[in-house]
Amino acid sequence: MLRRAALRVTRPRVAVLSAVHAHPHADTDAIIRAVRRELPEVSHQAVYDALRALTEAELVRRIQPSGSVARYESRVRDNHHHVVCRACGRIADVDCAVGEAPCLTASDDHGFSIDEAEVIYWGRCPDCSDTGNLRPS
Amino acid sequence: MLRRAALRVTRPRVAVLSAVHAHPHADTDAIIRAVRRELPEVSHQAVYDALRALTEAELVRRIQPSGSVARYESRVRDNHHHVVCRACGRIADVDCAVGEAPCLTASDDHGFSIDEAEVIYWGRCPDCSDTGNLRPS
DNA sequence: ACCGTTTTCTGGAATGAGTCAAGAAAATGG
DNA sequence: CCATTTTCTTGACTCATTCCAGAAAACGGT
Repeated sequence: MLRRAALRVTRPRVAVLSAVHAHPHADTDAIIRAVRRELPEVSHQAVYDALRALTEAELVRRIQPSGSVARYESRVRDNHHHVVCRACGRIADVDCAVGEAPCLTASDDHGFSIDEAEVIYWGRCPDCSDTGNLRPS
Repeated sequence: MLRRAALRVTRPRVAVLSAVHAHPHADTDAIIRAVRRELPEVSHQAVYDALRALTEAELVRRIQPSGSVARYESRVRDNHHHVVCRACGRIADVDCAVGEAPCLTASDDHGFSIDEAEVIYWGRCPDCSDTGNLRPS
């Protein structure tokens, strides 16, 4: 994967890439901890650098719902969206509702050339609905 | 407005509310500077507190595109979305493309009870398209 | 208008995700 | 295996936002 993206293959990058595959929607700190289970000596900077390189190469996708730190996932180039729980922050994937790349149509684009439409659905996850957990809001 | 929302009416809150009305999509720092033009002595904490109170009362709306600090706007409860320029960060409003509250339908909601669909269109604004400005990405 | 209660504001310190920078280490191409 | 280029380590640093304690201001009732 890395080679195909013209990225040098290093231990930290391999470990970061598989950590993202293993833990979808994990934040940077969780990824650092996961990576260190295999490579105890990696610096946090190496992980930040790897995540940036992988994101720019579009091998991983970075998402950051309001009020959250950056999170990463391996599903990429497939135009999917996310549901986020207002109470516990849990994130789940949602396939685009209307087909191919439909949301890419704004009513008035103000002259912008748009290349992506990102959708975040906000609500409560089943657990927080059931338990009446109201935290954050 | 404040009274109708059951909020105490204080000078800082009034100033913050009108600053948000005067400068749509301004970040907290810009709001602090705008407020201090009228009330030079307000603490930044007062502005943060006011913005939170106003956001919770739904008198202003907080938005935070990935990689940006928090921004505030006064258009509220009208289900509109945003276009963000990848190069310069400029933000413009976009009315919802499909009518009433249509985007509120996810293909599979994973049992979440969804109350809002937030859409961010990413692209380049007219200026950055013309000048070839490629910064950030 | 005044008082007591409650909320908000001031001032300053603290937190924490993320970035910067310099030199050491590792990866690639020949 | 060597030279070149990129990446990693270490540690300092930035900056938005939050926390805290005491002072000040707003509201409800008399």
